[in-house]
Amino acid sequence: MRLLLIHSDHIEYEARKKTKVAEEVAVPKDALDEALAVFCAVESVDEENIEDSVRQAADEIVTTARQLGTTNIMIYPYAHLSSDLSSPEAAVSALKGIEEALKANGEFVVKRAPFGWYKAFSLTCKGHPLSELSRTIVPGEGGAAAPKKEIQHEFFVLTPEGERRDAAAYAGEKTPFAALVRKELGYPNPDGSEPIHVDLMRAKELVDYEPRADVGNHRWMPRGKLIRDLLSDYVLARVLEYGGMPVETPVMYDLADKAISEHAAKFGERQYRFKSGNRDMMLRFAACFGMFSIMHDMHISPNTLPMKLYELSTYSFRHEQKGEVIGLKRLRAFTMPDMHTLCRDVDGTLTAFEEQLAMGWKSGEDLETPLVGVFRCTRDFYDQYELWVKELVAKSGVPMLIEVLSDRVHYWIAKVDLAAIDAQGRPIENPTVQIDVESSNRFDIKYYTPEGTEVHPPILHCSPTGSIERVICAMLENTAAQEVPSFPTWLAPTQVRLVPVAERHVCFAEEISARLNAACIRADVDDRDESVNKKVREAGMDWVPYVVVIGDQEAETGRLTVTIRKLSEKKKPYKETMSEDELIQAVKMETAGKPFRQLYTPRQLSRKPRFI
RNA sequence: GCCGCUGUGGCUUAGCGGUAUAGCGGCUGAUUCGUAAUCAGCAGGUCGGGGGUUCAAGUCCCCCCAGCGGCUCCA
Repeated sequence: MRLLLIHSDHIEYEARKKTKVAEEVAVPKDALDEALAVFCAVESVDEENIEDSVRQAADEIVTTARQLGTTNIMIYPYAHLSSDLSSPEAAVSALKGIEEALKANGEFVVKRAPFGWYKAFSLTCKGHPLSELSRTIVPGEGGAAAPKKEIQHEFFVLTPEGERRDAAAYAGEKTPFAALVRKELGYPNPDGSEPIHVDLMRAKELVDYEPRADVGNHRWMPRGKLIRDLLSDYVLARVLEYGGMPVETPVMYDLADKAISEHAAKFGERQYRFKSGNRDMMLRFAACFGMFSIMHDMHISPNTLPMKLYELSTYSFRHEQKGEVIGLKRLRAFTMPDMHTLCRDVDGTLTAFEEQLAMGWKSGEDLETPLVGVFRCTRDFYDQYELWVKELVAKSGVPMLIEVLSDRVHYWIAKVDLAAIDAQGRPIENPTVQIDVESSNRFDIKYYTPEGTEVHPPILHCSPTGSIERVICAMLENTAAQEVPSFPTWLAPTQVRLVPVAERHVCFAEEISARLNAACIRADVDDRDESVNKKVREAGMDWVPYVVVIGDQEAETGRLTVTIRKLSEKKKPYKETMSEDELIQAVKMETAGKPFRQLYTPRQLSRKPRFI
């Protein structure tokens, strides 16, 4: 919305002729002295949230009027302030909204010139410094948010044994769960230091900030890209085992689509917006839209339910406030594994919820990022399904924080969030499962019962691991607690580093690395003209899980002395002598059942460029 | 977005009114080495960007950008 505010001695208008969009009920002629004239153009962007634009505009006008010490306000529709106007209906509703809001305030005399007429007007401007002001208003930005419905939150803890405990009783403990409870209950976190992963993500040549992009859009270097891809492979494997069907959908959507704009506006989250030609577009904040659109267009038989669609949402875009964006924890562009399950009925939904929560817990184990959980639902849901919730906690085998909301505010009626805890005791929310009771209606996703009744069933949203970036964040944060930090071997960018003692050993080392590579192990050779000491040191700094020095001894006997990082202590490397086959077996055992990809960096370290 | 702190070669950093310090890294040469830094030489900086104060500005002031902490927020 565009506003032009003019402090005038006198303003008067007279409606002369109707346009096609003229307001019928109107005051055809009027005038006001000592008035603030408010010329106003309602824009297409205002239609996303008319109420908010009206609120902001009214606030702005009240502030200005008070500053000027005037109590007379004339609202005057003036389309020429913008080249991107809203629909006439929206404009009239906004103008009336502003008029009512100002009248409701009680301190002003408010008049409004009619919309959609050719009008003659005359205006004098006082000409002092504040007498001419212009304002641009965008819904959802600036000012205090419109008052939300008062929601009561009740927190308590359920134990696997089914006991209900006071949440505050857990807050004092030194466990990861206690950290989650403190955060949810709003306790302050005294440790305000920089998260360790921010340094590590760059120092280990994984990810970096990209100053040429927007805030929170990162660049990935080969080692980080490899870890990302392996984690993506991991989620895909779990989803396929579970019966999910991978799809891929667009990253941008047209806001003129009612379902899209409703969904987007309802959650009021900051979005990336842009124009494509004359279409207002948004970047997706998850893969929901694309999959819902597929479901909408499908012929759905209840016999094929539950139906699970999966997409690795590369990327999901959320225009988070700048001050909230940090490292790998909170981004504006991130990669979210996103599965949607179209269920048949409530029973099917609850069953699938359990299965998917189990996937979330399992990912915590598989990825070595210990998780803690909070289950959230509405009061209605809890009253009806209390036994099921207790069973869910029992199956999880750990105490869970329960949050009961007095009313439904989002599209979900129940959800579970699993979180890792960072080195400062702050939760990193990751896997999630949610029961969505709105989207099948909004996107008209339906099936027919044998009796011919139309059913808009519940849809589960599930991210089995949470965002890939946050998984890496959690792993890096975990290393703070490790005496000898490392990645799980299946994710290590280099799994075996061969360190030739002298140049004459390089060839032998390369033969070994070739055989290891052929056995699907990421092995590289430090063929640089450096001392053994230095090469071993740098292998350590690269967190390489298996380091093998190759010299005359090895060439003669074929036996390898392997330094195993996992079994080493600080300044006390653990070494074991083994054959090449035994080394292969050791790595294979450790990485069994996990995805594999070849090295993303040159096998010869002398050929590897430095990124940082 | 708000409040606060920070911003010096690729990295880590010294300097805090008189046109810039070192180490690592890079390059070149020597060295061919047995489990966490071999030695020497060389190159590399519009001190985050813009404006201002001053004879003189990484150094003081203002604006902007970015990073971090806190707040707010987080489908």
